[in-house]
Amino acid sequence: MKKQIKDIVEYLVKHNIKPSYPRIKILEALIEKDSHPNVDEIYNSLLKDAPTLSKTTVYNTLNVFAEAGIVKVLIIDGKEARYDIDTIEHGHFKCDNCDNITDLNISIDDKIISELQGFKIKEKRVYCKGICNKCLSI
Amino acid sequence: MKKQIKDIVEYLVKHNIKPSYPRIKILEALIEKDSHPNVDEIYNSLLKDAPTLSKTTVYNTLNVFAEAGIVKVLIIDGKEARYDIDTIEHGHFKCDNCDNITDLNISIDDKIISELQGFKIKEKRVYCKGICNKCLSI
DNA sequence: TTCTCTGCAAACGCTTTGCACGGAT
DNA sequence: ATCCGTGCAAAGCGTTTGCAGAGAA
Repeated sequence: MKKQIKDIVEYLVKHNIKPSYPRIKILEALIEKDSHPNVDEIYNSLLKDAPTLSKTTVYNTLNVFAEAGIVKVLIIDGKEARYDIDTIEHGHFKCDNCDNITDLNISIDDKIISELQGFKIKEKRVYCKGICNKCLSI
Repeated sequence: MKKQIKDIVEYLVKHNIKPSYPRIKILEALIEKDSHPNVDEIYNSLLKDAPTLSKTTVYNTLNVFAEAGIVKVLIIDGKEARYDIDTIEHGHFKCDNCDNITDLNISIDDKIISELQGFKIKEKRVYCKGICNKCLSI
């Protein structure tokens, strides 16, 4: 899933986000990891390339990305936010043991629409929790 | 949904929870409110009946209830936990404006099972966010 | 210059933990 | 006498905010 810096810059500009170095690196990190990382993982993975990077900037940047709609914030345990660059509607499975998050190809049935008549739905979320196959086989 | 104290005590005992006064009152509050209250709402609603009640006890008690499986903890925004006495699988809609949570009669399709072969599923959650009909009509 | 981004330090808010008192068994 | 529930105070932890300095336009 390696992308050219050029593409990343273009992508940011397209979404009205100024392509600063931290923003490019953070987006790059999100694209390279498909593990739905948390702030700490992103921060730590970038320290070698950007030693002066602060965690505040990671937070700020992820909030900018979320507002621009280019990342989704996953709240599963309430302990910490996880970030997903895949903004197409899908579900997640979080393993209680290894904390990994797996994508699920699932979306909420439109039958709920009938229950939510007169409501404005902005977001639909589905997730499961349990133990993943890798952890079970250990 | 008014219940006799007797029933509440019985219910607690059945789940191996000693029916202390705070526990009875907190469970009673959860049954009477169908609003999926947070800790503060529960705490404040009980202060008149239990002036010495501490928020710590509310937290402790709700954790005891959650472990016993008689309440479900809803984490939707990550800001705060909300509590649901209805432990039958169903979904939720949270209004971004009034923070009310509405029940949805929905459950995750079993087709996900095929995606999660070899996984142990402990929990399935579905929720939507947006603006509820009451807030839209104002 | 002016505006925005960065990042340190401090604040914030929800929740948990340490600990001592008191009641129940 | 022992065990457990309660509740105050303090700590914990992820996240946000205030603010000043740096950098882009």
